[in-house]
Amino acid sequence: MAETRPQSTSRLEKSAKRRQMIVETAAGLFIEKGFHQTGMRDIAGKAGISLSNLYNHFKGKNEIIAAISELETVELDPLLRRLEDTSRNRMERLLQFAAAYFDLCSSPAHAALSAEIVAEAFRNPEIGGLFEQTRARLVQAVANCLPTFEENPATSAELVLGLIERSGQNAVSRDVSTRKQLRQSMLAFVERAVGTELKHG
Amino acid sequence: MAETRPQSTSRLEKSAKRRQMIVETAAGLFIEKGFHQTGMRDIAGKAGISLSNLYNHFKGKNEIIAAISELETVELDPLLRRLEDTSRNRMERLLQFAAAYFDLCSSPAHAALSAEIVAEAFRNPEIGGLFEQTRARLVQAVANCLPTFEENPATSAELVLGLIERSGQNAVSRDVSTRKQLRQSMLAFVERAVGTELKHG
DNA sequence: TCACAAAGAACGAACGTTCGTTCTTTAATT
DNA sequence: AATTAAAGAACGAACGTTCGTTCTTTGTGA
Repeated sequence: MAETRPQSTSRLEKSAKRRQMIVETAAGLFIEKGFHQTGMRDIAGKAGISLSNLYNHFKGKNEIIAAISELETVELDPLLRRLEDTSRNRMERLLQFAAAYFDLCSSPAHAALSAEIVAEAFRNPEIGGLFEQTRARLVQAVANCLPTFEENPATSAELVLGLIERSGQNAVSRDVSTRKQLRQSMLAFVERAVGTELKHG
Repeated sequence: MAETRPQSTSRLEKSAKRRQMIVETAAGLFIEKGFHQTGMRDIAGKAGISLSNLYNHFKGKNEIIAAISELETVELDPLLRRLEDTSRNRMERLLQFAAAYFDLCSSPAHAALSAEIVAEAFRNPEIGGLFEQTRARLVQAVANCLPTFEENPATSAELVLGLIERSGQNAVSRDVSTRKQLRQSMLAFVERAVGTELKHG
């Protein structure tokens, strides 16, 4: 009891936790109000720290936005791992990924943040570039699940990915049953389009 | 010569022209910088009028954004007319529309503005509502081109529309040949997915 | 002691909006 | 046809607020 123990909360550790808490708080605000409608004061206030202290943790607003971009990468990582797991059938992997990715894309938080990022990436190359890596990996992984004789696997992969993402977005504001239906239709759509490709070979 | 002529430039007419000029100017800026990065001073300055006079033509920034949303509707109208023209084959209509709509969506201006609007619509119901009408008409028109025995024509129509839009977006920053290829793949994708549906009946 | 998290105060700049006023055009009255 | 009231378009200036950022100071744990 009397022992001094920095064990669970060393200085650096605490700071890292704090930093993460700030990022998550900021993400919530960005989802709710958008990048440019959210001020540094809003973030500091909701995070329960002073405005100036916020600048002790982040050089500026852009750094916070960049940190949030990384959150997306983390969120996507487990899905990617399963998609890249070659121990299973390709079509099975693809459809299972499509379902999971659809669910992710149809969550309001993810959808709102994605919309914000897409709009931002159009003008801010720094933000756009942050996503190109993850995006490229995603396209590659999907392409690997397509028939090997496919002419332009990357192009087809982008189509499939876009379809999943877009239908997910579309499902955001729907009730549960409609969302399920949309999801099912999307899966069938993908299966038909890709499956037909198979028969062409 | 001596005639009094309000003919070519009546008061109202002139005002309407001016208003339209402002909207187009604002659209250019919004495309370039985004809604919230564009100030009323920017718009007034580029339109060549005073800041305060801008408020004689529009109640505020939101009204300008709303006016721009209507621009999109106007832009889409000719495509919709051809899609709804029942004198031609359904599949033919659908694919021709898909090609034209893809081209529209892959124009940088349209893509940037769409991204901005989507992000905005997530938080501003007023903006989102403005598009639901046009969107509904679009979905309906596409659904009418799908096989009559289709279970959920509206759902499928949304998938098709989303695919076109998303692949168009994807094509924005590509070179001409890649864009062509993407377009062709998209058309094939749609044809397969919808065509296969036909065979199910 | 010494580095650093935390805080309040303040910075210039930009924001959307409103002000009072002038000029010009349309409408109504004589 | 001439005169006058009403209305709209245009302006520069300023409103109060918020923006992102920096400065200076005060604890506080290593």
